[in-house]
Amino acid sequence: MSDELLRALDQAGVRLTGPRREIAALIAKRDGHFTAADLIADASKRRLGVGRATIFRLLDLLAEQGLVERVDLPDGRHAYVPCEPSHHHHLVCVACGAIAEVEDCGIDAVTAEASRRSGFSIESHRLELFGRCPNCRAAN
Amino acid sequence: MSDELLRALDQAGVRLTGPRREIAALIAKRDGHFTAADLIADASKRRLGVGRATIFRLLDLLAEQGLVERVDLPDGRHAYVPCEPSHHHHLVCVACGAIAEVEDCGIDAVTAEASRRSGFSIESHRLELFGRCPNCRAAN
DNA sequence: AGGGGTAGTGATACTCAGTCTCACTATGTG
DNA sequence: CACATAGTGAGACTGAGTATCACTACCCCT
Repeated sequence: MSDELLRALDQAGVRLTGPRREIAALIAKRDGHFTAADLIADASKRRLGVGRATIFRLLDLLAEQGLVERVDLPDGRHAYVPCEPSHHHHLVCVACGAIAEVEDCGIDAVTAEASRRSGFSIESHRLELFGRCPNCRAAN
Repeated sequence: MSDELLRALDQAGVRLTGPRREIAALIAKRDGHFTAADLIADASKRRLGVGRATIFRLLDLLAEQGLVERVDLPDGRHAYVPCEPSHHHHLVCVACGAIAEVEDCGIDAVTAEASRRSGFSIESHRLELFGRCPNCRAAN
């Protein structure tokens, strides 16, 4: 639901404007990942008078709050996924675009090992997993 | 050395042209990651008459051969790193841009665990680690 | 409840990475 | 050494994202 996004925005101390409510509703209505272009298309299809810039601005804002995360698809395109604001990683279905979140599954051990071998101190990481969701596996 | 890149290109059955030799030399001369824009700037600085398109084409080609890999920096920019054509991951120094490669360090266990929890079948993954290299740690 | 400072907005122009096209060139095979 | 064809440079094009700026509407304060 978009209520959740709106509540979080309110919490963040920004204004709850009309355009933001509309875009939040569009995001809530999608499941799986979407691109900025998808939202722009949605908005123009429904004749909401919402500008491109506003959509990018809201995505930035949501990303800052951790409510949405940028994901780089295997083909290099950028997409966004709505998500919980805790640290986690995403599983992306390459067939239908569905998203699952996974909490830590032992990645810390991996970073520790990499750090030990290389001498780097590791500050952050990015892990994205691509595969097929249960539905698409069954469908195939 | 650029010889290595050229040899690999030869192996791949493509022509060893003048522009390719020049771009390979530019890549070899850099250490750490670089962007397409960096190479384009290098090329134009030296007045090599090498077109933008040719640089992108060679990068694609090298990426196909696994001699270079696309990395997404934390700020969302795309960069390339020269590397061995085996599966591995990159450590990127956020201070100086140095790159280290790490072979499998237990990531398979992580993907297996994620797969078990989510029901996804996992086909590929992308792991990038960001931190500080030993030199930059010492320098700070 | 209503006024006003200011965050937010839409239009539009712009930038920048990357792609496409096409006439031309140079590679390396036979 | 000729020639088929892979490769090339120039430049037009695309599409994502950013910058600017005058205008709007949110919501805080009283």
